[in-house]
Amino acid sequence: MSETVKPLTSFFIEDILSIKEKTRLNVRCSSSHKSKEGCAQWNNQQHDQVSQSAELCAKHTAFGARKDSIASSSSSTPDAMKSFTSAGKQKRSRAAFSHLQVLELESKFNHQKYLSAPERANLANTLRLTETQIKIWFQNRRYKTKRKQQATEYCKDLFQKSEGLNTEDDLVRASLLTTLYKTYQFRPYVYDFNRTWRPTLW
DNA sequence: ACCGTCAAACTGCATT
DNA sequence: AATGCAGTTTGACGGT
Repeated sequence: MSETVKPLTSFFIEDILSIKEKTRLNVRCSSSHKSKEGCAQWNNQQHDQVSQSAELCAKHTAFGARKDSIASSSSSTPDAMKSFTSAGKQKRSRAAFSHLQVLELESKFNHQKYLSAPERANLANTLRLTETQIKIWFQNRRYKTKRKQQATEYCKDLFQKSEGLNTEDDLVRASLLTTLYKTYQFRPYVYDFNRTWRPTLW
């Protein structure tokens, strides 16, 4: 998605009052986990972080958003991320980081693109996420930045080339391709000027 | 209900 | 072994 943070409008009264915090902490480790930094780590951190989290939550309730408080997400740790299908098969789940967690991550990322192990541990502790989640987030974030940059450069290049285009059809195609590059997430293939599908080479 | 988009988590391989 | 990157999978969510 874009770098900008969407304004959030919905919220629960419980979030404002932080009433649900205690309940949430109790259900975290109910399911099995595959991460090395799973439930045990969560249990160790939990006690020390309750007061810190409450403070952070209180600081940010002005946002009024349901996702704003740290750890307000129902499944922001891997422990809570495995549910089961009706067949009893383990189903992958996907955590939605809170607005505040993302803000903190983005802020850190703006200062440094890579974290050392202690820095990662510290940030994980602060945001009440696992170190793996922090690591993966930074990995994905770097990749996203790179893709964006490549798309921008490609569009710039296209624009320069389009100055040499003559027909209206060429210009329309160039414009469409530019839009495609801006919006398509993975760009495994592009429909190039020769109208053939081909793998992209970056 | 369906579809498209976003992003967390995963996989596979390379590097240190 | 830990971490990186590149690419893929998949669940949540918003728009229609």
